[in-house]
Amino acid sequence: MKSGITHIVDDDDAIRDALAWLLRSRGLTSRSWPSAEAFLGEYLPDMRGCLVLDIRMADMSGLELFDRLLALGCTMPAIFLTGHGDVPLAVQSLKKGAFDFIEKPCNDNELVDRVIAALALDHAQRKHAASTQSIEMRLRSLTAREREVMDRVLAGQYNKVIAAELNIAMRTVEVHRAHIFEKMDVKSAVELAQLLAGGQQD
Amino acid sequence: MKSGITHIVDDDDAIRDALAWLLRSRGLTSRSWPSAEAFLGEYLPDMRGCLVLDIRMADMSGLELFDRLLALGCTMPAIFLTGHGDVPLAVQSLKKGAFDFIEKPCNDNELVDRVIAALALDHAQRKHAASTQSIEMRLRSLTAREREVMDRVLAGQYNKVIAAELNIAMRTVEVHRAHIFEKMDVKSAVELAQLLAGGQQD
DNA sequence: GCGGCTATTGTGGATATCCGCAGGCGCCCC
DNA sequence: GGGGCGCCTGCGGATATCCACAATAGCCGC
Repeated sequence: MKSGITHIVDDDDAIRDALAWLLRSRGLTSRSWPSAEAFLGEYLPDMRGCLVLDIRMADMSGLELFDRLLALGCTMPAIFLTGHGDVPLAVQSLKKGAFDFIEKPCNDNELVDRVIAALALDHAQRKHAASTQSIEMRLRSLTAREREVMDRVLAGQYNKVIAAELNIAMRTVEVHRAHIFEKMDVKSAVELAQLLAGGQQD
Repeated sequence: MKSGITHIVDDDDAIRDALAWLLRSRGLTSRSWPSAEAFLGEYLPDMRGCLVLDIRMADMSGLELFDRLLALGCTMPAIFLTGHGDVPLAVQSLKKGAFDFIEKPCNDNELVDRVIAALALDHAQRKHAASTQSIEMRLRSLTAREREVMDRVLAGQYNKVIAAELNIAMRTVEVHRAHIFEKMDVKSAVELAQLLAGGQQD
């Protein structure tokens, strides 16, 4: 439930059912689609969990589906299943960011392990993304002027210097500075620097 | 020259020579070893460039060689060459951090391109590592007491609070603080925070 | 037009930081 | 035993930051 859903995309009914059954037997929730198009049609950015994609499908290869999902901003880890060992394809997939690339037939336990690991990765990624987004939200709540001041505060400039650069009174800079700290939910310039350097750039 | 050397490890004389010739014809410097052991015997941590490893070798697989090099702290990007398409091996290699995994016979241009890309990556990695190491150097030059103070400065504590916690006078904290800034080559706590958060943790 | 938001400025005081000047104590090495 | 180094401390002044109180002005939407 909380750990996310395993999204299975495979045009072979038997394999879909077998995978769904396997995952269900291990307490994992899954949902299946018979084609890449079917999945793309119902894909939503707030889906969470992982993907299990067949490489060889009628309408679109699993890799192409993955490409399209990436373009849509999907960050779910993808496990590719392939029937015929194609090394270049495996290499290509992994270099594009696939979580794993497994040859069929594969060991049930191994597959389940990989799915669990993928679900865990998704969970961790989302947790990390959440804090990053929280920071960006706060940054967006700053006014243009506040951002100008913040840049200079982060550059270690004194309020006096900032005031001179922006041609405003020092007092104004102090007010902006206080607003920035309040909005960014930090209590010092040091914390602000750590928040932005540790998370992302502005 | 500056871009580093391509280290070729393959137990097939003909392939080694062919690779060396190919690289040389494109202006790239290479050095060859006939076995994993031979390379390990002469490996030095300050080698720079990239690796081209045959997966299938008599004494040790290219992957195992890569493992050992990783254990030795080697960060050179590795390109694996394989004759027989083994998907699990390719997957394993890439997940361990291989730069690429190419099937033989392969296109000359493609291989050279990958080698050039690997050399570029190594160069970029080293540049980044250099700044990280510079930071660590400076951190190590701090005395134990200075580190204690620095931790608290980074936590945004006032000198007064730091002094109370360490049971020393505020003036002493100020002195330590000044020494820290001097040694870390920054001029404010903000810069210090950015330096450490942007580079690495302490 | 009133209210809300943003940007601006001023006064003045409480706190903090930054630094030079001066000095003491303990440890280790030559 | 002198000299270097790390650690500690005090004094005093120049600067900065933090903040409450108080106010003016433009823009925008209801």
